[in-house]
Amino acid sequence: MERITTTRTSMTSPVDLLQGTLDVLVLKTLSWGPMHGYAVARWLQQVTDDVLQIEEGSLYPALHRLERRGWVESEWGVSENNRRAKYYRITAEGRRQLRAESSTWTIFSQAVSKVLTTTTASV
Amino acid sequence: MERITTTRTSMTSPVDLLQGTLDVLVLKTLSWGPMHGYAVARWLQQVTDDVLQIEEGSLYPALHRLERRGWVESEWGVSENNRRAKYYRITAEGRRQLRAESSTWTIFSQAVSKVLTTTTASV
DNA sequence: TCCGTTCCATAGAATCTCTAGGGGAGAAGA
DNA sequence: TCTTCTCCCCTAGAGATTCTATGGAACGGA
Repeated sequence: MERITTTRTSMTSPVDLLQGTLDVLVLKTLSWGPMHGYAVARWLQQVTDDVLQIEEGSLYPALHRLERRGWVESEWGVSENNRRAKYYRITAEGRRQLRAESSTWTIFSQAVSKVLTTTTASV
Repeated sequence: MERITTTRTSMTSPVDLLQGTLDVLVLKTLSWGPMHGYAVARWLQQVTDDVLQIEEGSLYPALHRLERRGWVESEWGVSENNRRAKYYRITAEGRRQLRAESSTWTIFSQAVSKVLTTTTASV
């Protein structure tokens, strides 16, 4: 299957819109229960029918960032495939953050949608 | 009226989610007709009930970027308040870009919404 | 004359995601 | 056994965007 390649100057793929939303997506994923990074990426990709494809180079720094901020905690363990894996668990503060960011995203995305779907200048 | 201030490490305001969407918002605004920068900012703020507040330090670089890419053209003129103003007009290519980015945003935002509103793990 | 508003612009900081690497270790097939 | 694939982790540096902070010009009203 072919993926959309972006030429930065002429195209925009969903990937470019990810800015600022990765954290809330990861927090939401982890709200289902502890999970290792690789599983988080797969889960997001699957739930969104391949629309969201998180690169490992984005995901792991994001997880470390969330941990630094106290929104997740990690622990080494063994995966379902018998491999060494670091499991992340969302904290209470992380759940508060998730709620806050979720509602922020809703407000924001509705505002953008409103702009993009307006068909008559309402000024 | 009080504005949300962001401490970067603990809060997220709609502003932080703007990444990647400013261009399409500006293009959409200009699709209503030629407008100067200041008016673009006011229009977006008004239509979204103050949810989207575009800083001038973001707006003008964005307009210049769009012009470099051939999506808008500019021309000096005089504003409705009798002031010197640079009017921007969307180009044919800009309208193509607008359509493309609009649909991309729709796909992306629906994917994010799907993740954030899922209440049962569908794996 | 003074001040508020309108309008434009840029430099530098801060952030984020991606690209492009590197690596270890289990599993499965040749 | 050897090779290859998949799983799983990580980081440095590049690239892009938005914000903060500033500065400036000019109109109009008090």
